[in-house]
Amino acid sequence: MGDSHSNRRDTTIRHSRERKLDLAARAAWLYYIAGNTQEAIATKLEVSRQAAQRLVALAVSEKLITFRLNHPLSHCIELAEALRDKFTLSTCEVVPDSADNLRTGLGIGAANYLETYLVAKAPTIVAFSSGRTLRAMVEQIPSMDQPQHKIVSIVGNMSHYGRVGGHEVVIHLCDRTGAAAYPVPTPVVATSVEERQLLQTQRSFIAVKSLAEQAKVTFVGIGEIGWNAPLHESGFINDQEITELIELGAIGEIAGWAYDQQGVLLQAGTNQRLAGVPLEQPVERLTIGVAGGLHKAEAILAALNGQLINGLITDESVAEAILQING
Amino acid sequence: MGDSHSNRRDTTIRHSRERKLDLAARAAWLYYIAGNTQEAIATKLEVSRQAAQRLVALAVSEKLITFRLNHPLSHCIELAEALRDKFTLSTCEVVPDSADNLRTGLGIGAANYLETYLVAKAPTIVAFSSGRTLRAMVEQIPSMDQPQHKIVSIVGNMSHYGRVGGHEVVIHLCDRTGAAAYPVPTPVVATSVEERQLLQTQRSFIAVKSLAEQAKVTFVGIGEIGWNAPLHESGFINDQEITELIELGAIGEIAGWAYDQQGVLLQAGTNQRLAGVPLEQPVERLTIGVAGGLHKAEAILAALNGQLINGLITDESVAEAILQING
DNA sequence: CTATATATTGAGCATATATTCAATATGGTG
DNA sequence: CACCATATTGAATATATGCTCAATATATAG
Repeated sequence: MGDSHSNRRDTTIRHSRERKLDLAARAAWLYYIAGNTQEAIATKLEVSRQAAQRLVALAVSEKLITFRLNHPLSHCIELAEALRDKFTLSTCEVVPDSADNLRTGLGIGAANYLETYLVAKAPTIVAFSSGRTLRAMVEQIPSMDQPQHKIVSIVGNMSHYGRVGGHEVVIHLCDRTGAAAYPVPTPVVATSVEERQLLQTQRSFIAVKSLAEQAKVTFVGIGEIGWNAPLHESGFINDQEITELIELGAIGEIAGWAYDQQGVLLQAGTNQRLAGVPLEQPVERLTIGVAGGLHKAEAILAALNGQLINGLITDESVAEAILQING
Repeated sequence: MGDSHSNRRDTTIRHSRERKLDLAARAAWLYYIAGNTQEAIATKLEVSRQAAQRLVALAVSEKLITFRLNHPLSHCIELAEALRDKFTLSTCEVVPDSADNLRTGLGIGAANYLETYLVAKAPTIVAFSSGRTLRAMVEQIPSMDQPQHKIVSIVGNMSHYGRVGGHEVVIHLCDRTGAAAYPVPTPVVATSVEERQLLQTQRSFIAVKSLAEQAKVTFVGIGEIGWNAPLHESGFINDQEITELIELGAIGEIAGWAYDQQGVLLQAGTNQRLAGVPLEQPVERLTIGVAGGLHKAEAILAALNGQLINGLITDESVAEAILQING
């Protein structure tokens, strides 16, 4: 790169890619909207049948074409309303279960909701924790050009060893939207209380924290606590730390902050060394938990009871479980 | 019907249908959004594979699930912009060609546009002429409940013999939307100038005309004039009348009103006996022509030149043809 | 309640779509 | 320009979807 031809070459690549996406969009249009078979599309676009198939698949994976359900799934709506009432949530959405692909469905539901913020013209700050579910959500956001927004992380994205987690959310979302990224430039957990102090007085951290506090909405994942639970598995905390948290009665975590069965944030364990933006309890800003899967039901319920979140996007089975436990 | 059990039976039917649509929506969700195979859906919903297939198909045909293209088809956009500039149109949309199913693509494009009016909360009056293309558009509108709107026809819907045309638009649209229907209670063409006078002083006609004049937007089809052209084929005008129109130099018609190559409304022929709401020339209210297919290109171009329409939804090949002819 | 019309079902089969893989083309690099 | 790495192609094949039809269930009328 950097040689005298790179510009022209880049341009060619861009054009070639654009032509391809254009073709893909056309193929998808013909397939989903005009109802052609892929064979017919192949003829019209003068490509082979396989190529037509690939174009359609590309259009779907690039989200050039999207699917929208125009029908209220009565059961999901009922559950969402029941949850909204019981926990006085600002917003609640329940998506149908999908055994496998646990996160895809949730991701789409959450992405739809998130999109309403991202399409706005007015500059908007949106904050995120991290995790696989939020990552799945981001993957469902179509490409757009909205550089006026700011995407802020409320949680560090490095493990003890400086490795960046594989489920980074903020960067990917900014890729898709063209918005400005504000990751938290610290590890998730500091090695000591003192280190945390130090990290939190860094200029850059204070700037991000201040942005996060102005966020119009914050999306957080919810993790259960236990061996091989998300937080542990991704290497953000180690065996000893997870043991300590379990002994302290931790049942779930949001952005790394562990809480007990009542949803009360622990004052001990890794919570003393977490380097991210602190949570409010009870939460005042619009904070939406995105999580599903029955194994997380207890953690989600506790987060609701402890008022760590005031919005929820979850799946049918969790919604049912929570309403059953809670009467 | 009318016996003492009919209410309960109706209710049962309605519930059964709702349950079915709910299932269908769920199946479509699993299929298009969660990416399940129909086999997997069958297992989850506990129906046979074929039943799952039928549910998915039902959801598509009932428009419980819709497809949206998120990518600008550059060629279509260019054409639309060129047309908008050349004829100073308020709105112009160009949809990709689709050899067969000429009207489906157009219908979807037009329906998307129309939907933006229909989803509004504020009571809105929307006017329509008739014809197959507009009918195709209406078929693409998903069911909704928007009783605050008024749907007005600007054209009678009866042939000389009292038969109601098969491409009635207003009634079907009201079915879909729950809006109030205002059809024009006259034949398309009166048998004499005197009869037309009479019809046009009817209270009900005057009321509809007044509504049409307040419409926020009017959608009109565009017909070419000739043997077996739409107007003729549907029996609204007879062999003798079509011959006369051809001799008078008629090249196209909108809502029955014939015009010549320059787009100037004829002062003779059936135009003297048309019983519908008159057109303005040049048009002041937002009036969108919806028509495609190369055989209509000349009629569409004339309508544009004569300023009978100030919006256009057409297909790629017509757009190209018009721009070519017109320089 | 029975007869008849109508709708719904699933098996079997035809068609359409997706994947794999070896061959070939394409772009980037020294 | 020659080289390598990577992407793209189409044939073959595996899988998934859609359709037809005969059997069966369900609704309506008498």
